Amino acid sequence: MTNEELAAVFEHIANLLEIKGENVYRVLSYRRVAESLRTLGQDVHVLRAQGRLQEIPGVGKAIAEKIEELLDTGELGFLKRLEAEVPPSLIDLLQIPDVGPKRAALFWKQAGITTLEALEEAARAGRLRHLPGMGEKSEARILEGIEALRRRSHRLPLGVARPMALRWLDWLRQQPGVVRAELAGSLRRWRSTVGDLDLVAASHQPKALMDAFVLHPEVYRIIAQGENKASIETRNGTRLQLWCQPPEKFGSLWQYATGSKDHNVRLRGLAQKRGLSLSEHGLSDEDGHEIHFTTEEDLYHALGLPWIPPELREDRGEIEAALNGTLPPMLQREDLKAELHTHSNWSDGAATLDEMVSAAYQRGLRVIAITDHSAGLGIANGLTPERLREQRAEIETLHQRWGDKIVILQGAEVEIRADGHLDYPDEVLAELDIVIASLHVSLRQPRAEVTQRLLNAIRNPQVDIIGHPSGRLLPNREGADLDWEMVLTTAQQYGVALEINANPARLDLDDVYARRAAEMGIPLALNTDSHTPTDFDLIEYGIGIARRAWVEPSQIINTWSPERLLAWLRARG
DNA sequence: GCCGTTTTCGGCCCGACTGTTTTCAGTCG
Repeated sequence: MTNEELAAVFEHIANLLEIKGENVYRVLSYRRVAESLRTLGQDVHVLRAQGRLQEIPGVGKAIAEKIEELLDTGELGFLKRLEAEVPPSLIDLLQIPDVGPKRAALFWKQAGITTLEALEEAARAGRLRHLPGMGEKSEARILEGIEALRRRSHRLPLGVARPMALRWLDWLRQQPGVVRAELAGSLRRWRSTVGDLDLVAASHQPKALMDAFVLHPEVYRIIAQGENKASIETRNGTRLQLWCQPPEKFGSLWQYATGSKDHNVRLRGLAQKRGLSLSEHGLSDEDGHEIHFTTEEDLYHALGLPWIPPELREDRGEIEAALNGTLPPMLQREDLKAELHTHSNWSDGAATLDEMVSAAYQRGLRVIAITDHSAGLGIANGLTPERLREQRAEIETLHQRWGDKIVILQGAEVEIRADGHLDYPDEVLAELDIVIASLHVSLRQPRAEVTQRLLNAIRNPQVDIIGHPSGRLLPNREGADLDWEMVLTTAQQYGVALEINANPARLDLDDVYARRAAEMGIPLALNTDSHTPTDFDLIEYGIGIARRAWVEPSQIINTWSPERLLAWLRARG
């Protein structure tokens, strides 16, 4: 079982226990372990073999035993007994907005409803309104919720959500009385996918702003509307939330709405230790005196912490690091001096070599590598070794034109074929300045097979970078089922760089494995995979991932001076 | 079920919004 599969089991247990009405903190402890497993970045089998399961945050004796049983047998007696008590299909009901564990239990115990279909039928027949605590409005809301569930797609990729949110932000900033408006939530934390769009505003006229918000022409329906908070669904099925407070509370509000939930829970714990209570309004003492914060900095300082960058706010050790003064330095766009993964119209890019070089130069880069596709990837108009040599001739003329303004490297993104061989023979690779090896095809091979393909590439001394290692495409195509432990330890051994691909459809490595790779001292490359000049600006998304992964600038080869980078490439052969 | 700068037992975050209620429960973030 993978970490992800184990996490799903514990999440499932948490849901069932919650419907059963178990102690909420017991439920939370299973949720916490699920989250820990998802973000571990290290194969749980390895920790188990070393007897270190209880080092995982939130794992104690009882859950360690359950993990062992699952790893050994693939099953869990405890879960089987639980599923005999609580019908597992009830968990589907929890996806409906306004249906939580209490109502799921109510529908099951008082109306014999155990599936989404049965619930919908009962709601249509008007049979829910008579249940305790229910009424016509609740019944209608649930029916609406079921329809919204069908309408609403999966989580949005950040690359879709962010531009959409920026347009709303522009609109907000034009509203009368608005002093300030910003992105919040997972958008601001640069999570690679987001569930809804969170926006915050400071306004002298909150009521008027809320009214204007819900009347916006893109609003399909209003989910909730109050004085300080409103939530709507747009015509394209996206949910937006807007929080509003007067300017003197903006710092607390922005911090609160940025989250993550787990991070905020920890902060409230810190406040509690000081005899204070923290909310979106600020800090209050036992007598109810409130301290307001106009900036996030002031709020963190009041809790004895330095300001914590949003990308780190996931309760993955940032609170401890902040307390110890060991928060990592955050990568800035200015740190990046090289773009090492670009395509031109020699393969599937849209621009000429010169246009791509120019785009890099305009953005202050000092090195660009042209890495068109190899011949095997038919759809991408890949280059044969002959065309590769013709391209080299053209790049030579670019060297003349650009002189020492920018270093232009010729490279290739060479396909790792389904049979595990690279698309070019080693002698062709040896002629190139830089080689990226990537998986695009046969990603669904069994773990051993697909992992072996990647290992072959990592061990090839001509290969400098493994491009978008998992091959995932957001939001729907999962990456290859890799044995990450093997991939990472082999990359470490051979000193090959792993790419953080900044294209918002990829963001691959993800933050979890990028963090693990950085901890292991594996060099990382941060590239846009640009196919057009404007793609260079997608680097912001990759910077978000690098920050979320606690990667320090010096660990990224694109931050190195041209001399150091070229020396590293030469040393690799 | 976990966890310990006060604890091996007794804690474990906080408020907005909605609907069904006459003071609160459920859900959500």
